[in-house]
Amino acid sequence: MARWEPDARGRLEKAAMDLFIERGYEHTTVGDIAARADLAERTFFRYFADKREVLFSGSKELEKSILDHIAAAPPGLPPLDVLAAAYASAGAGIESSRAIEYVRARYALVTRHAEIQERELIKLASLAVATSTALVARGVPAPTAGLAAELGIAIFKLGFERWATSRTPRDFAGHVRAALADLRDLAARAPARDVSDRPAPPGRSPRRARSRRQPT
Amino acid sequence: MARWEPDARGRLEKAAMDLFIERGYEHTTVGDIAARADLAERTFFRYFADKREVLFSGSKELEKSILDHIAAAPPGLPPLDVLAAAYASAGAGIESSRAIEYVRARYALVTRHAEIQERELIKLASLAVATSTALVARGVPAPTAGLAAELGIAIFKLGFERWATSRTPRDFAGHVRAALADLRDLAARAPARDVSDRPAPPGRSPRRARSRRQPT
DNA sequence: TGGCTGATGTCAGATTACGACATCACTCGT
DNA sequence: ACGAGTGATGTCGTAATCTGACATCAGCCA
Repeated sequence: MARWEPDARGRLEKAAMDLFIERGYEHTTVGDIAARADLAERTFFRYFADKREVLFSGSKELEKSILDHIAAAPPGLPPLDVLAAAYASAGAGIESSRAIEYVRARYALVTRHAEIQERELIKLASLAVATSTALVARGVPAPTAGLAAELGIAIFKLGFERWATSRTPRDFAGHVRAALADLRDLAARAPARDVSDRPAPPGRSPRRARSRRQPT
Repeated sequence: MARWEPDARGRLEKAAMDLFIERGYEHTTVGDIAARADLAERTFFRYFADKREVLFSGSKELEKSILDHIAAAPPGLPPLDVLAAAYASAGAGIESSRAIEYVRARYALVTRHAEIQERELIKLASLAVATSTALVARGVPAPTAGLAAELGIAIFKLGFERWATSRTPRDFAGHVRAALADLRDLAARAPARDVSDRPAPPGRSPRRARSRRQPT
C-alpha cells in the first residue's frame, strides 16, 4: 500500500468543487479544502498557485486541443473559420452527461464571483496569445492573427454563453458557428455613406442574421 | 486649518504609482503606500477595495464618457461605428502631455503583472456589459448589442495597444478607426465555397486592409 | 455651548501565500 | 539485501492582504 492515497490533485479539485457548491466560494477556506481531501493546507499550494486556480485544471488541455485543431485545419481556410471550427471540435467533450454537470456548476461559480471571473478572463487572454501564434504558424500575418485571435475569443465566449444558458445544453458547435455568422453580419453593416460603395446584391439582404443555425 | 491634509485619495494614488515605479508592484506593500501618503494602512482600504484598485481610478470616468458618447451618437449609425466613434472621442484626453506619462507607466504595469491585468480585463468586461445596455437603449436588439459590445472591446484593446506601443503615441482616434477597418476586412473573408455567393466588386478587393489610416 | 458627523487612527484577527526544514515510503544501484 | 537518494507530504513560522469593531477629534449646526 502506498504511503499516501493517490491522486492528491484530483482529490483537492473534487473537495474544492463540492465545498464551493455546499457553502459557496468565499465561505470555503483553503484549509477546508485540504482537510476534506485529507491533506495539509500547504499541499494545496503545491498543486495550485492560489485558491482560484483549482477551478482551472481543464483549461490547459482545452487550450492544447484548440491549438492542435488550428494547426490541423485545411490550408486556405479564413482565420475566423479556422478558429470557429477549432472551438467546435475541441469543445465537443463538454456535452457528455458526466462532464456537463461539472461545467454548469463551474459556469455558475464564474458568473457569480468576480474574483473567479478575473481568472477566467486572463485565461482567455492567454488563449488569445497562443491562438495568435498558432495562426502565424499557418502563415497569417501577425497583425491579422492578433485581431483574429481576439475575435475568436469573442466568438468562443458568445458561443459558450449561449450554449450554457440554453435550457437544454447541446450542440455547442452549432452555437459557435452561429456566433461567427452573427459576427460577420454585424461587421458587414457599414455606415450609410458607404452604401453607394458596395450595392447590396438584390435579394440577399443582410437580414440573414441569426436565421440559420439557431439551436434550441 | 483642516484637521487632515486634503485629497487623501489622490495622495494615495500618487504614492502608489511612485512606489510601483520605484520598487515595482510586488515589492510595494499597502503599508508602504499609506506611509508615503501619511495615512494609516486601514485608510487605504477605505478608499480602495484592494491593492490593485488604486490603479483604476480613471476607469469609471472613462466608462461614463464612452457611454455618453454612445447615447449621443447619430441615430442609424451602425453599432460598431457608434462604438469606434465613442472610443475615439472619449479617449482624446489621454494625449495631453500631462496624462501621457501616467498612461504609459500604467500600461507598462498592466502588461507586466498578470495580477493587474486580471483587473484590467474585468473592467473591460464590465464596460462591455454597460456598452451593451447603452446600445439596447438606442434600439439595437439585445443579442446584437451584446456581440457588438464584445467586438467593441476588441477594437478598443487593439486600438489602444497600437497607440501605446507606437514610438510616438498620438492619434488615438486614428488607431481606433484603423482597428475597426481591420476587423471589417477580416470578418469579410468568407470560406472559399462562399465565393460564388457574393462576387467581389471588381476593382475594390479586400486588400484595402491597413492601407488607410496608419498613424505612425 | 453641546451634540452630531465624517474622516481617520488603532487594534485584533482571518485568510492567503510562501520559504525552510523534517519525515518517510519507495526505488535503484551495487 | 542494504544504504543512499528521491519525491510527496507534513510542520512551522511569517509576510501581506483585507475586514470588523471601536476610538478620536476638528468642524458644523442647532
